[in-house]
Amino acid sequence: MSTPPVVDCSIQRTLDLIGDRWTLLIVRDLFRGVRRFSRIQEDLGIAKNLLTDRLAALVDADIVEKVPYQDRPVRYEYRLTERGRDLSPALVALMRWGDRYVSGGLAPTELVHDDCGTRLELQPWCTTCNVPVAPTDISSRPGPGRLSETEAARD
Amino acid sequence: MSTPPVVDCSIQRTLDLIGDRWTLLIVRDLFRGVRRFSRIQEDLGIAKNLLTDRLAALVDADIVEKVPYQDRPVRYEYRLTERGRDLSPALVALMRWGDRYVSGGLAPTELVHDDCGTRLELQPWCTTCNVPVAPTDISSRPGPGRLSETEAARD
DNA sequence: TGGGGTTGGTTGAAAATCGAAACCGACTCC
DNA sequence: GGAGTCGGTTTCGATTTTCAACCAACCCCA
Repeated sequence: MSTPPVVDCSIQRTLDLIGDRWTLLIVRDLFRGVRRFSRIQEDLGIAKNLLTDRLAALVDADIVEKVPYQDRPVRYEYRLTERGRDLSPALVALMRWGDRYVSGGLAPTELVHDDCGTRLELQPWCTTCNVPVAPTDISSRPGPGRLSETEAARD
Repeated sequence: MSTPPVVDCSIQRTLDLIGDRWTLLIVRDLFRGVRRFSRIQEDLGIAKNLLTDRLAALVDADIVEKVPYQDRPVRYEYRLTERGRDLSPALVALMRWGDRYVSGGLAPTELVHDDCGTRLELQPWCTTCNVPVAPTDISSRPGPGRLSETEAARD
């Protein structure tokens, strides 16, 4: 009873759900249209029991839903829910970072806006000033969901 | 010799570096100004040998640098490099997702643009059309860093 | 001089987790 | 009726993580 049951940080809460070595890769595959157990398994090279566990956890967290795609025999595929699709910005951000710093600036895949073909960057973008916001121009303050112990952090 | 040594996806390459259960939490602490070994250790509750390993890996990946903050005895603290600071969009994206879906819409901490105080959202934002881009309005295409086997994926 | 405290670790053993492979049930197609 | 596919479960050895103890270097204080 020494540690509080709920941690007061949305990053940590999120990583508690999806922050292991496989889960985000599974979500990435679902974004790419790889939706079947066996396809994901061979694409990632993940052990089948782990894939079973991770998919069950994702379904449990309502990030993924299991839908039958045929009867006789019943076979299932996995699809992102709205929550799951909303992980898109996080995946895009990780991808852009990797493009820049691990892939040497040469993106294996680039993302574009359907409507106009603009290549998507993903920086925090201030919709008031209409400029990209650098990490050093970001402040944090306690929000409405803060549990207790007011505390502001600043880099 | 059966699997290629390099994988052709910036998301996977990134997660290979920072995609374990602790690393992004360490980076988050560094963003918040928690920079000393013992402070990080007590803040996260991570085992000390693991923290040693993870910090060494981060330094090795040039995401973090170890700088002495005193002599006699020499004591070190850990600071984000530019690469490390550029993980900011990814952390912001994970945090916003957590705010919405794990913290019930009530952010424990909110991020604001220094210059104008606007609360930052983080969606892919098309700088040409000047609109937020929904996951379903994003296409992908092979980029200049693609290794081989042309292949386009679409959700 | 000597004891206690702080920081940034290392070491070793137990516990939890992972990975590889074998197996399985329901159904297909041939 | 034999082989194949799909979506798993079971088993078990290997790896990783956790927990606790220990440690070296230096400080402060008397």
